[in-house]
Amino acid sequence: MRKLAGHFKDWYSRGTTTFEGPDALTTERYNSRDAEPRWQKYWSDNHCFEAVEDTSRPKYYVLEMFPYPSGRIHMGHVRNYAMGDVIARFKRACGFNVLHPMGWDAFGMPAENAAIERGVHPKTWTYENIAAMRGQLKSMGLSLDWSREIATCDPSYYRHEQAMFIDFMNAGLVERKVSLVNWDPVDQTVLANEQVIDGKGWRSGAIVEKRELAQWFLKITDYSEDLLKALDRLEKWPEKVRLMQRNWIGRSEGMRFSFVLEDAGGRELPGKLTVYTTRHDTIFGASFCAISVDHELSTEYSAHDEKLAAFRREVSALGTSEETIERAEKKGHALGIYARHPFKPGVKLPVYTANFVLIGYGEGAIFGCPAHDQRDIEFARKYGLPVIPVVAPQGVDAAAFEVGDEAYLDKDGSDARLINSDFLNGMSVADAKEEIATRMEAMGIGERKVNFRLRDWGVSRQRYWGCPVPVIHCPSCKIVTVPKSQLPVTLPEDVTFDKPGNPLAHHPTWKNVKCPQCGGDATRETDTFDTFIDSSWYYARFCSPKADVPVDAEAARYWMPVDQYIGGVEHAILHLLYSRFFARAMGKTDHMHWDEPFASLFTQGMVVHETFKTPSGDWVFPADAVQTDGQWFHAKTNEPLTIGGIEKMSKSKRNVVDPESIIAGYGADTARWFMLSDSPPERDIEWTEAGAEGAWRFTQRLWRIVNDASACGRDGSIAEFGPVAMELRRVAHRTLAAVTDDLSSLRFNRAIARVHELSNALGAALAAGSPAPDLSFVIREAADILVLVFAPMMPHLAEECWVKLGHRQPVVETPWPTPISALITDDEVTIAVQVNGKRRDEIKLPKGLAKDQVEIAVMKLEGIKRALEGKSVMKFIVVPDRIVNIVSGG
RNA sequence: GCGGGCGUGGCGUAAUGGUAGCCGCAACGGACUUAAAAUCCGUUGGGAGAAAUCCCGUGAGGGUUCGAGUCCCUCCGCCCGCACCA
Repeated sequence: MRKLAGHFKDWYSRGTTTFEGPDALTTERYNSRDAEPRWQKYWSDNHCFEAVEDTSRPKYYVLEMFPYPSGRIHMGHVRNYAMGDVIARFKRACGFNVLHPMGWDAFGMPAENAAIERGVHPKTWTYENIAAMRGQLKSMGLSLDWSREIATCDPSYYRHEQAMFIDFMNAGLVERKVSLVNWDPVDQTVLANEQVIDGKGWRSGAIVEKRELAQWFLKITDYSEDLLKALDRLEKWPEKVRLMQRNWIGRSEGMRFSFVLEDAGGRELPGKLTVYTTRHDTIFGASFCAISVDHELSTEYSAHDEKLAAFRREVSALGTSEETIERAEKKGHALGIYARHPFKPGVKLPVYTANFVLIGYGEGAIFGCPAHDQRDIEFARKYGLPVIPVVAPQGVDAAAFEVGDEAYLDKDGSDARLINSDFLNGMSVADAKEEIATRMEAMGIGERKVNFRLRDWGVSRQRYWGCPVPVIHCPSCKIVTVPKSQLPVTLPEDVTFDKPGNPLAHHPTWKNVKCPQCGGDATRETDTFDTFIDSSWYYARFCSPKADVPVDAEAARYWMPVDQYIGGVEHAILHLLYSRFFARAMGKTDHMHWDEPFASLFTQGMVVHETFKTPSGDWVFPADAVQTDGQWFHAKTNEPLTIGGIEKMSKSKRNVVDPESIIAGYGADTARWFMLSDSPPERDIEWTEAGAEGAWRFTQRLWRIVNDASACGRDGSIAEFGPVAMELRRVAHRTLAAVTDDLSSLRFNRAIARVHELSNALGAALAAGSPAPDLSFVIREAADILVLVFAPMMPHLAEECWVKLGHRQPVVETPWPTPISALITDDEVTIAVQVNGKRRDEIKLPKGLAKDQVEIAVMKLEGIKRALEGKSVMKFIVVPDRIVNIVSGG
């Protein structure tokens, strides 16, 4: 029987045994439980990682996305922080003045959920979690500057957020407007999208309603163009993230224009219907108009149309999530009014309220051209509306061209031409757009308009555990900001969660205040900020975490921008976009002058794990899964288990592995090593017990190799190295060069493969026994290199090894070595020789040999002669020092 | 639905458009041991062959190229984001 987690107890009981071989060479096992706390204390006592501004040295700011204090760290954190730590330690060794801070994204809903479910105060819950997680992170041996630790729920942090919000208000970056929220009518509370499940509130089960609420917005759309354009400059960001942000901002060039409306009898109605489109070229294919259920016309008509009102209720029960809205079947309800086609006299388009038209985009109204839009055609087929193709590939017969259930979308650069479109016939899409725009502008019914998909950032949350909005509502003075001298507006602590809704809204002494302007009775704003605000500037606060302004200018000038930012792809859009905006807003209000906070971004993959299920479908913790004869069983109930998919570690699927027990058992170095090995960092990594054990065995192997090497002499007077010694030297220096390169480009998995290679070469040299003085010297040199190159990944083991090798300074104070260039270059290269693209032989040649010389040598090869037998050489391709390809025929 | 990504041996993976499979895991064989563990050495994509060697092979199909895992198109599968989760 093999038990998954927990069996490292075995090794620990073995951990103190010594090996007493006949040759009296005794090596104690490396004991991480002893070494790791010891070195952590050393680093801490000597303030090794506390950053101090020093303009005489180049700085390097490495930051991992700070964690939400959920209570325990998970493997995703281990992976994230291990990566950041490798970079921090590597850059440090390379001579940079490194800033590597840590903090807590400490406001948010889970704290309130804990309060509701278990009666713990959110503050107590949060700070206890922080304490627990701080301890766990410290046990990882991260080179963090803990003296700069911040928590966003601390008034010393959020007071600056409040001050900046007031400055943003004064700078015109804040707006108060009405927007839609998910309302739970039973719990009397606003729900997050994730709390709406199948249109129902997660706790109450009540049908969710959409409700209009006055909310605070930050005007991120003021920067739409700039946020888009500046993406081009972010060359060290992954292209996919830049693309996602581009699409999110969604700049489009189109037209806004108005239809004249008429009733069923053909009588013109007052008011016009304004739509936005990017496909004005398809106007002759229009067969209906559709407006959002939240459009003012929908509201107006539903007053005396009960069916329409019912339809709107149905749609609003879907909630506010764009995903659910767009996934829903396309449905609509005819208003009974019509839009007059601007170019087709007498043609009228029925106006529908439709569930797929979004109020937040464009005008909340569209014209539908089913032939060339997938959503429109689904709608048209459902309601029997005409489908008129108006764009077709060039040369296609207009009369015969038909569109089925799939819209015809002309691709960029296609040669599509307009058909069935009167004066547009024969034009390209671009020309047709131009023509329509010109005509509509001349007719005075519309204008060209650049539109963005990006919406303003709604920052109001009707919740307790967040930063209070520093505003007071006064019946006479209206909205008054809290004077800066009275900041911070702190959260009251005497709150309970037994009543539905926001505790701030029914806290009389906190809520009721005097107006700072007129002194009359007034009330505090009871909304708190979106926690994305907290995380939109924490990177800047780390520069001067104790300053009495949000950001100390001098410190920011030195440390900003973040040179390397690391976190999950799930933040590719919102957090990163909000941070980019916030930096600009802070620039406008003179708090910081650095528009792009993250010079280089790396998005790491998730940690995934096998899942286990019982016959009744319950998820089982991997720790409870036991394998006997290839079949898995539950350790306690003995039920047979089936292996589910390999999925992101999550509590609900119970496929979590607790880092604390892994670190306690195998040690932090092993956990770090495994998280960095095998998978490339941007890809998902699967946690496997076998892999962790492999990593653990490798730490022991390194320890053994270093111990054996430390017994070798280090005679510095070697005049000449023999071939065996030279070969090991080459391997060592090549490894050093390769690891330097791999770490610089964050390819940790490759660096680890190279460390394995060097340890294999060293192991082989040591296994041969009694090395001659030249080899002995090289073994010591190679061992030093080995330790220094794995040090960023396994810092505790490295320190321990370094002492063993007789060094007096710790690794942490030892500079990164430089490879000897003569040892990493070769004067001979092995070249593959292909015939018609297939490898037939290979040849060793001096580097840089001329093409005709290569040809002569290659034609003598047996394999080539054989392959070319009876054939003529048509072409001879030589890629210098890489490959030869002979094209033959006949 | 829209947007983005990924897909290579039994498994995790490596490979500036240039010898597909470095390195690791697992498995198997061997050494050491009374034995086991640990450790060390070796083998390991599929097929044919005594061997030399040959054929096939990077999710499927097509294309560009002297040459494609890599670039382009279509399809399939899986994953991430979608504005109040963080």
